[in-house]
Amino acid sequence: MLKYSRQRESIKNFLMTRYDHPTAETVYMNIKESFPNISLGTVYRNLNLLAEIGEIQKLSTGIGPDRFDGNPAPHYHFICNQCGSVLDLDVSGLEHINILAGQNFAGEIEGHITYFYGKCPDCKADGGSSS
Amino acid sequence: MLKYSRQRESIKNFLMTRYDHPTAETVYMNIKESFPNISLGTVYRNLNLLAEIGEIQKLSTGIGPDRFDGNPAPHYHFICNQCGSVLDLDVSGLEHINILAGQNFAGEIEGHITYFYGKCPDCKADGGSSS
DNA sequence: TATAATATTAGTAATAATTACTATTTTCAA
DNA sequence: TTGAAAATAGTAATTATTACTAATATTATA
Repeated sequence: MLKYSRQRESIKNFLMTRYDHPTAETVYMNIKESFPNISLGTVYRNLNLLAEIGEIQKLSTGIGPDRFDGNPAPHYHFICNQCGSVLDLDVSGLEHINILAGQNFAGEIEGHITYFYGKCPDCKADGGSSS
Repeated sequence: MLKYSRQRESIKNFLMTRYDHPTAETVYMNIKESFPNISLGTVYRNLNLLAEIGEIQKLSTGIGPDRFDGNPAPHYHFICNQCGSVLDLDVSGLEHINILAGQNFAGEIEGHITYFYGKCPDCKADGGSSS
């Protein structure tokens, strides 16, 4: 049985204000301002719990630590090769790709995770002039 | 300058015989039979090096440790939710998805990584009768 | 073929990210 | 209220991976 906790509520609320998909460490540093004694373990436990019950999303990009997205609705993400930022992407027309993937496959495709990568708008504008 | 090493050759050769995308640990255990003194660090260094020069692929699935694929040609992968196996998928018709992703995006999409997930053929056949 | 410059290695230590453990505190239904 | 169950803080442990270093292997060139 799930019981309310102020720490969990605070973590959830914090995530909903952020669109940069922070790491557990970043969440921890920020929640600390309201809960100075909160422990990193509590942050991890609640982030994983919230992800399990579908209130947030966990992003395992393969680059650095996991990140967390306060928006539980399915959407795609972009990772900048240059600055490492993770952005939301508005992509449509990919609804069929599970079906395509199942075409030559005897198992059952239930979903997919996709990360797009390249240059984010800021890094593209900078033109790669700085090293 | 890249110099030949017997250990690296052996790692490459081993990976080419496997289609289950083994982890560094698995590679290590197997290469040990030919090179009893090889160290795990050497395995990691060579796997990463081979991936960098494009002779193999590193798969960061977000579930468990990284895996490695001896086939450097671009292709898709499937992760079984039940048994955790990682399989190659033969998918076509996804060549355009970078373009779709770039439609509402001011940055530059250079590529994407997709993992499909669901039930592998074996687990689907088992019908979920066993716990 | 010898040699010397440099890449690679084994072995070990260190780091990063995350999970596990436990005594105490908080939540909440009865 | 109260008491059972869940959550917490603090800490220890684990997992996956990278870093360091003295010794060894490779290879271009003398």
